[in-house]
Amino acid sequence: MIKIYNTLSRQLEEFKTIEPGVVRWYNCGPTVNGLMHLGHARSAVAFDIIRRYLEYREYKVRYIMNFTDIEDRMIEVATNEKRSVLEVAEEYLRGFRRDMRALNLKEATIHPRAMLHINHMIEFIQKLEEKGFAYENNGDVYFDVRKFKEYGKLSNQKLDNILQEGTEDAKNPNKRFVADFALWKKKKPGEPYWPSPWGEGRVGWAIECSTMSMEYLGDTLDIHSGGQDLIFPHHENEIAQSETLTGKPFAKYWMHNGYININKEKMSKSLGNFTNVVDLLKHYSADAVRIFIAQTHYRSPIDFTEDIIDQAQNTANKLFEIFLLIKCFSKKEDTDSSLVESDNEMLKTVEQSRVAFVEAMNEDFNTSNAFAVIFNLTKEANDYIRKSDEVKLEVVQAIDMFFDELRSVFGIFEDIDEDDSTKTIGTLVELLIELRQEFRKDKNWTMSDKIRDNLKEAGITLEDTPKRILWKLTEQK
RNA sequence: GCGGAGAUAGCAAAACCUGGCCAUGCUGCGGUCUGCAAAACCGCCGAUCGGAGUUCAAAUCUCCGUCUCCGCUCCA
Repeated sequence: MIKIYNTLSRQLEEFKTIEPGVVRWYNCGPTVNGLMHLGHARSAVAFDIIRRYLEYREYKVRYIMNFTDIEDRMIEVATNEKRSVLEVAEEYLRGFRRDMRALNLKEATIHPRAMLHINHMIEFIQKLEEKGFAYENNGDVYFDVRKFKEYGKLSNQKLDNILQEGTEDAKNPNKRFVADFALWKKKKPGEPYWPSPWGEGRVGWAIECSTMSMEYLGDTLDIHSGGQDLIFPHHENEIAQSETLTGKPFAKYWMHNGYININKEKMSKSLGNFTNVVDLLKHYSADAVRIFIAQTHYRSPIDFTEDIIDQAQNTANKLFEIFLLIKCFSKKEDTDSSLVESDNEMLKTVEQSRVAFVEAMNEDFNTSNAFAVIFNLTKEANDYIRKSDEVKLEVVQAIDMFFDELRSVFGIFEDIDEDDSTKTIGTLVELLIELRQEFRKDKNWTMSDKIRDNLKEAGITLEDTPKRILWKLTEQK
C-alpha cells in the first residue's frame, strides 16, 4: 500500500487512484522566462522519481507538465530585453527542454503550452461568469472568492487573514474584494493580447493550469503537484475555479516539494544566488545532482552548499563502480557449478533489499531510506564479487536485475553497460593482468608494479582482491 | 500580525503521524586482506535546541521558551 502526504488534509493517506491502475497527474511546470535553476530541478527530479516509482509499481501514469509562456513575468522579461514574448518563450523553452534532458527527466505524456489554449481558457471564464462566480469590471475579469465557501482550505487560511490592506494588489479599484484574483486582464500598451467577450487582453495565471489539467485529465485529477510556494495563491485559486465549474473535487492528492536554500538563504534574483542547471552540470554529473536531490525527502527543505553536492558526486562515483562491476560480471560465461551457501545468502539479500526498498518508497516516497537499502546491498555485492570462491552468473544477474530496477526508478546510470571499445580494452587488460600475475608468482615486483603503474597512467586502475583481480577505467569527473 | 515547516554527531540525513537499545552516506581513527599500494569489507569515535510535564519507557506526545526558514506580493 502506497501512502502519500496530502497537503489538503495535512496527513498521510492511502493512495487510491480514481481509475484502478491509472494515475492522472498534473505537475505545475515552470514559467519559461529564464534558465532552469536548482529550484526547478529539485521539484522536477523529486516528482520524476515518484512518477518512475509509480510506473515501477505498474501504474499507467498520465503525467502532464505545462510550460507557462504567457504571464506577467514573461512580459516583464520581454520588455526588458526588447523582444516579443514569443521569442522569449521559444528561447527559454528550448533551454528547459535541453536541461531537462540533461537531468534525465522523463518526458511528460504531454507538455502543454499556455498560449495554445487561450480559447479554452476564455470558455472556462465565461462559464464561471454564467454561474455568477466571476465579474467583469473595466475590461478585467475577477473571481469572486467570497462566493466560494471553501476558499483557503488548501493553504489553511481564513479569508479574513488573506491579503492585508496596503499591498499593491489590494489597491486595485476594479476588484470588489482584496482577495479576488484575475481571470482575465485587460491589455496594456505594448503587451500581447487576444480578443475576448470582455475586450482585448490576456488570461490570468491560475486559469491556465485549471484549463489545461482538466482538458488533458478530466474534472478530477489523482495528483496535482508543485513547489510549496504554489500552495497560495496559485493552487488555492485553481481549486476555487475548477470546483466552482464542475462541482467536483479538483484533485485527490496535493503534493508539494520543499524549497532549496543556498547557503541558508532563499534562492532569489535579488540575492543573485541562482544556481542554474547548465552551470551545475559543468561541474557535477546529472547522476550526482539526482542523488543529491533524492537523498533528502521531497518535502524537507534542502540547504545547498558546495560541500553537499561534492558528497553527492562522491556517492555517485561509488555507486557507479559497483553498478558497472556487477553489470560486467553479469555478462560473463556461466560456470556450471551449483550454488553454495554464500550464493544463496546473496540471493536472499537481494530479495530482502527489494522488499525493503518497496517499503521505504511506499511510505510517502522515502527516498532517504531507499538509499540506505541500496548502500547496504552494495556492501554485500562488493564483498560477493571480491571474496566468493566463484562468482555465479545466476547470482550476479539477480543483483544486476535489481540494480537495473533501482537505476530506472532513480533515473541514474540508466545507460550503464560495457560498450564495444571497453570490451576490446578488457581483452587487452586481462592479458596484461595474466602477465602481471606471472611476474608476481616469481616475486618480480618491479615488473608487476610497472604494469600496474603504466596501466594507471593510461586510465585503468587494477585492484587486487583476495580471489581475483578487478580492473576499471579511472573516473573522469 | 496570520498561516506553515523545522532544530538529530565535524557535514548531510532517516525514524516522529502509530512512544520501546537513534538507520544510512561523507569525513576522522583503527583493523582485516595484500609483496606493496589502492580498493573493498569490518570495527571505533560521535548526536536528538533548552526547560518542564505525561509514561515502566520520550528524538517521537503535551506545555513553556530560544533560534532558523518559508508563505501571506511574481516564484519550483
